[in-house]
Parts: sequence; C-alpha cells; structure tokens
Amino acid sequence: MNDSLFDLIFDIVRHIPGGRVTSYGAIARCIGAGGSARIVGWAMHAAGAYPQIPAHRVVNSKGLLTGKHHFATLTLMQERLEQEGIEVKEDQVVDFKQLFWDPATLSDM
DNA sequence: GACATGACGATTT
DNA sequence: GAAATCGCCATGT
Repeated sequence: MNDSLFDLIFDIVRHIPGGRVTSYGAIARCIGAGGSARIVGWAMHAAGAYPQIPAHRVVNSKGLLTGKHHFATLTLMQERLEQEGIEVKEDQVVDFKQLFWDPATLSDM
C-alpha cells in the first residue's frame, strides 16, 4: 500500500511543528515530486484517516485553506489553525509567509 | 485495463 | 501582468 510518495508525504506532514503551516508544493518538492503537488493533496485526503496527520496545517501556496471542504466541517480546519495560534482570515492564513514552514527546514529559523 | 478527475504548482504564451 | 496549458501520481468509475 505505501512505498509511495504518500508515505513520504505523511511523514513530512506529521513532522510539521505546531503553529506552523506548509504548502503542497513545498512538500511535493521535498519528496522530489516536483510539480506533483496534486498528489500531496490526495495524500492529505488519505491522511483524513490518520488523525495524527495535521492536514489542516497544509494549505496551498497562497495560504488559502483550499482543502477545508474535505474536513469534517468547513470550520474545522480554521478552528484547528486558530487553536495552534494561527490567524485565519477569509479562509486564508494571516502572515502565511511568516508562519510558513519548509519541510526541509526541520529547525524553526 | 483504460479514461477521467483531483485538497496544486510552475512554466509558457 | 494575466490567462492558459502542461506536469505529476494515485484513486475512482
């Protein structure tokens, strides 16, 4: 089942520090998928079965909560981000670039 | 087994 | 600068 990019994506998303967010493309690049950012999205969908995978911390390159429609509730993603201390305005992460966490940067700045 | 689609991104026109 | 198109892997039908 695993042995695919999915497994790598899960590992990265699972390592996202609290209060931080990352983008699909960043993960896709980290796993070497390049432009296969879609797979990351699909991986997140599959991650829905893995509560340990904070898919809510993964947004698109614009910081938009594009995947919030796939959560239990449309507000669940935003609510969770707010719990992490992340401000969300109009389905968009505030200071996204500031809260952005690069999967290759396991250290926080 | 093949076709179509999908939570995106980058590049090219 | 904006719009359109390709790329990429997996899942669903």
